[in-house]
Amino acid sequence: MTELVVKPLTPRAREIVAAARELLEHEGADALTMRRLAERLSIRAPSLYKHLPDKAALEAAVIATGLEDLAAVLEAALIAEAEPLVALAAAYRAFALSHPHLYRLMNDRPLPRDQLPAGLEERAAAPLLRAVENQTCARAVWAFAHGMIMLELAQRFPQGADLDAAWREGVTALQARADYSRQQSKGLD
Amino acid sequence: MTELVVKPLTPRAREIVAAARELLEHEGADALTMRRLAERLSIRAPSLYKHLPDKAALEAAVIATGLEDLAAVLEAALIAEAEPLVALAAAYRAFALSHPHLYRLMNDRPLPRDQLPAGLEERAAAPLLRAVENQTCARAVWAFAHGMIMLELAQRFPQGADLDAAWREGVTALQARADYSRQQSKGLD
DNA sequence: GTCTATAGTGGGATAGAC
DNA sequence: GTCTATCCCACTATAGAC
Repeated sequence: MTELVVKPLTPRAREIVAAARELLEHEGADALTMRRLAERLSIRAPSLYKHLPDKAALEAAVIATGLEDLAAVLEAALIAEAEPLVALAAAYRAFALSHPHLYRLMNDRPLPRDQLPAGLEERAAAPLLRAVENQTCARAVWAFAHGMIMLELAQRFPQGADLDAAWREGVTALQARADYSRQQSKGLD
Repeated sequence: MTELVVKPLTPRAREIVAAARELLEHEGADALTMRRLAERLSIRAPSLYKHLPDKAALEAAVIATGLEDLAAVLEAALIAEAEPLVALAAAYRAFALSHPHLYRLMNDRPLPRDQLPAGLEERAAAPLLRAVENQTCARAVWAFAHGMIMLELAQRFPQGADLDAAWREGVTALQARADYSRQQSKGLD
């Protein structure tokens, strides 16, 4: 019954994960192979398996570091801001665009929830929930932000499109809805 | 100067592209290999290269069929609808969820624009532009829809999350903004 | 239009010695 | 903790015969 869901990494494993994240961020997802990673660490690929069970565990550990960083960035954005949603959107966007390959790894497949520290996913989601106080609104805002980022990273917007304007448009629209639904629920108290 | 940008496919090539799309849709992007495709057609992989120059051309042709279908679906959704944006969102979502692997292939990388029929991308975008009459709004709506779909396909929403509600929230919010900006620009006429 | 043969590259992973 | 040796897999693509 009492099951250790997430095994802590050894110090050496943490070094390997850090190198994996660097490799991913600098050279993209295709470059994140056990061979390339070993090369970066100046060891042989098979040695990696003494520290991490397989590639999935490596990716999960990289994702975990990304979620920690994202959570920290969003928490910081929320401190003493007059317009929390605007600040959150800017911080989320900045994080994604500074770490495009990491962002994709974190978000374009199911989270390896059973290999993540307990509560981490919730911690990353919490700032947005605090800002809009409504799960449904929060999901809509997240989807908008995620869509803007993915379309920008995939170069699907036309050359020269004013993406700042599109962000303002979406955030403004959803902010207004969030304010409205906040008022609605106050009326029920 | 007069350059044929897109070479028309031979009938046999079209059969191959149709088979490729079926393979993609039924078994996912990883299954779309020249070998698997040949196997499905009961020929050998090298034979494919007599009909299509390489895998990139095959993918571009599959993407083109997807864009044609999407454009048709969106055009149909716009006919005689009291709430065009609501209808468009529903049609876009239905298309994406009925063809998840195709949708990803179409949207998570840069479009191979030089291998697509002229005007096709614009044709797929036109219905939304007609519905909101404002490029910036249109981009925000597209991003919202794309984000909802990608997060749903990646199973990033919690089990049991009310996604219909999130769609309504986003579409309502952006509809209101679009109406507002339509009024603003009418004032300037 | 299809074939066989094959080149060239790359991937994840294991066994067992040191 | 690292190594060598190795397995087995898969992929795109080309050459040249039929």
